[in-house]
Amino acid sequence: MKIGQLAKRTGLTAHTIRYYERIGLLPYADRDQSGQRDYDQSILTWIEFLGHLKATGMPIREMLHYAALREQGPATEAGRRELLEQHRERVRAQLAELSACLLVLDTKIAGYAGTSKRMKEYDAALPERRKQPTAIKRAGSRW
Amino acid sequence: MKIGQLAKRTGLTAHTIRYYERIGLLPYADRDQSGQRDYDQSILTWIEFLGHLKATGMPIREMLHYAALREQGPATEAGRRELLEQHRERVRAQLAELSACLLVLDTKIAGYAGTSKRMKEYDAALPERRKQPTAIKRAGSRW
DNA sequence: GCTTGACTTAGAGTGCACTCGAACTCCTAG
DNA sequence: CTAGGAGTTCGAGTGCACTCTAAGTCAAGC
Repeated sequence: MKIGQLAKRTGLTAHTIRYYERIGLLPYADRDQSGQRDYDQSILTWIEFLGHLKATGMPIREMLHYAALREQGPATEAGRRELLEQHRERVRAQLAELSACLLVLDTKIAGYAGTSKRMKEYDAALPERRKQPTAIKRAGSRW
Repeated sequence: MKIGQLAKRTGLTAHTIRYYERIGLLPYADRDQSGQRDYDQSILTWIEFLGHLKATGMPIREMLHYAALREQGPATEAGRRELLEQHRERVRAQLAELSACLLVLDTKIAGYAGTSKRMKEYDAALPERRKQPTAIKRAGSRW
């Protein structure tokens, strides 16, 4: 698999894949006779896992740490487990904070419900008005 | 309340508070006779709410949008509600993704459990060894 | 009266994670 | 045989959200 193909399958750009290799997040890829990277399927699993770490807010330097342990083989398994366990705690904390913030948002939105209700009543009082008065709003949403 | 006091109470730095005012995220603060910002309690609620938006990943430019609507008074309530509703959807999506990633982490960590078990057995085979071999780990945790 | 420390401004610098540009090589299809 | 498209390297540029510096003002305590 060439880099463009891999990019398509992972959602990363070819630029990003090269960048990840450069910094050591991806192993140095085998090149074909003309020097182009040739990937096998196994890289997909690793990239997917990196995606999970990224999605949960792990900074690249910590992923590098994990990647480095991984390259050193089975002797580092305990270290890797510990790294992931620590990260898991952070993810749990994040989940808790996010849930709390979601409640705050719900409350805040409920506080605007009066406005919504008043507007609905106002709309209802007008004859034949389409719902979704929001259809036009996106244009100029950048200030 | 002076800026230093506010910084202490919000966990932001004075630098950040001035930066937020500069970009319009905080309203222009009243100054005392010597030109120093003097805040009243009400700013705390706003900063706390901004903190929730930030914690849930809202970019500053969107907070600015919300702040701008807010400054324009009650006429913008429907717009604000909608902005928050859209953001709430993103937060829900984030929560879902985070939960999924947590499962992946759990699975991965469980996969290392064998290592843990082997190490425990090894430890158990040694006479009188303290648990928590991790106590020293923090030193040098930065590579 | 002088030091200390908190404040003021404008603007420059930082760290992160990409993202892109330039100049090049190589393979394939017409 | 040549045009196009995908790849290569190296290094510079971008966007975000701060974070800090420099040079100065001001009020309180010794």
